[in-house]
Amino acid sequence: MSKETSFHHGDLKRVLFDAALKLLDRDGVDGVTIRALAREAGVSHGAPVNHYRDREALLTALVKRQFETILKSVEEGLSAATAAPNAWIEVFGKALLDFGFQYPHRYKLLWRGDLIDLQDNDLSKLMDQIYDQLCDEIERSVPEAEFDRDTVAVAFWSMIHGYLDMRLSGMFVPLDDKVSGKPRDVALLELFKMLVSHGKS
Amino acid sequence: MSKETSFHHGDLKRVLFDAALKLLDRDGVDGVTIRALAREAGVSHGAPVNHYRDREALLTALVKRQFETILKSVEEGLSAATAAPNAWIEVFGKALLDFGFQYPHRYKLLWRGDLIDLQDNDLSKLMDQIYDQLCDEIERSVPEAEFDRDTVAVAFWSMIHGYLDMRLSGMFVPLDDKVSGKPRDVALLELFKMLVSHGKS
DNA sequence: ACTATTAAATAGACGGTGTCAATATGGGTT
DNA sequence: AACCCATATTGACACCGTCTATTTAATAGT
Repeated sequence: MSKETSFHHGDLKRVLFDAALKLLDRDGVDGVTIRALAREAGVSHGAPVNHYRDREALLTALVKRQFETILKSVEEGLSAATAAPNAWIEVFGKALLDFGFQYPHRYKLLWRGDLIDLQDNDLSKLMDQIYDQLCDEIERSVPEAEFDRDTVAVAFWSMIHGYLDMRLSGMFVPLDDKVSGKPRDVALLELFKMLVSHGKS
Repeated sequence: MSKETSFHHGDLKRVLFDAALKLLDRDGVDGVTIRALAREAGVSHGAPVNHYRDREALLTALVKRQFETILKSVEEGLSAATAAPNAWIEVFGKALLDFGFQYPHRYKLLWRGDLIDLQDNDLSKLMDQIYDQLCDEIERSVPEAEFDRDTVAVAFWSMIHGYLDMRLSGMFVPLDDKVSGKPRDVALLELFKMLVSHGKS
C-alpha cells in the first residue's frame, strides 16, 4: 500500500498541513480552522477528520514541526559555533529570536498549551532535547558555576521567551527598541553574557 | 439620573463584569463568552451589548482592572520596601509572580493582544505607569550602571514574564521546580540580583 | 476476475459562538 | 399625559468543531 498515491486526493494529509501553515502565518491561529483548511484543500468540511482527529491534533502536529525546525537550527548553530566561552548564548538566542520574529504566529502557537496536546510524547521529547542541549552547553561553558545549571537555563530561556512573547503579542511596542544603535534583543544577550562571566565573583 | 438604580436590573454592568471574572478564573478566557455572561446574569444574550460594545471591549475592561491591581500591588510593595539596594527586584518579582500563580487565567489574559484593544489609552497609560515605576527604581538603585536602564528593565520583566508564561501555559512542567529547597522563581530573582550587583565590575 | 473489506470523502445535523437588526419595555423629563 | 431614549428581548445570520450516516474508491482475498 503505497502511501503516496493512496486515494482520491493524492495525499491530502500533506496538503492540509501545508494549508494550515499558510493560514497560520497569514491569519494567526484563529484562522486555522478545520473548515478553512478543507476549503483551502478543496475538500468537504468533514474530510480532514481522517487525517487529523480534531483541531488539537492538527495544531499539535504544527507545533511539533516547528520545534523540530528550532532544534535543527540550534544543532546547526552549535556545530558551527566558535570556541568562545559563551557562544551558546548567541546560538540559542538567535535561533529563537530569529524564528520568532520571522514567524510570529508560529512562535505564539508553540506556547498555546490550551490548544495542543501537552501529553504528546513526541512533543515532550522534542522540548526535552532542546532543553538538554541548552543545559549541556551551560555545563560545558560554566563548569564551576556558582549558579545552579537549571536555574541559568530557565532564566535564559525565560528571558528570551518573555521578550519575544511581549513583543509579538503587541503589548510591548517600544517606539524605538534600540539601545545605542543595536536592537534590544542583542543588548539582552550581551547582558546575559555578562551575567555568566561575572558569575564567579 | 442616578446610575445606581438606573434600570431594570440595577446595574447590570457590574454584574456582568463580576460574572466575567468568575468565568475567567474558572474556565479560562475561552469560557468568557458574551452569552455565558448573559446566562450568568440572568439576562438575554443581547443585553450585554449595551454595556460592552463587543467581546473585545469586555476583555479589555478585565485586563485594565488587573493591571490596576498589579500597579497598586507594586506601589504598596515599594513604599513598604526595605532600603536594600535592590529591593525592587523582589517587589516587582513578587507582585507579578504572586499574581500570576494565584490567578493564572487572569495573568494569561493580560498578554492576549489578539483579544483586547491595544489602542485603548487607559490600558497604555497603565502599562506605562508600571514600566516607568520599574525604570525609576532601577535608576535609583543602579545609578552608575554600565547597563542601559531600559535594557535592565526589559530583561527583568522579560525573565519574569517568560517564566510565568511557560509555567502557566503548561508547556514547562518540571517534575520538581526547586533548587536546593527554594522555589525556582526565588532562584531567578536571586540570580538577577547578582547580575545588577556584579555589574559594576 | 469478482467479491468483500476497509479507508477516505461527502452531506447533513446539532449545539455553540459573536454580532447585527427589529422590536418591546420602562424610567425620567417635559 | 405624552414623549424620549437608554435598556432589554428576540430572532436571524454566518461561522465554528464535531458527530452521524452514507457514498465512494482502493485494496485484499478467494
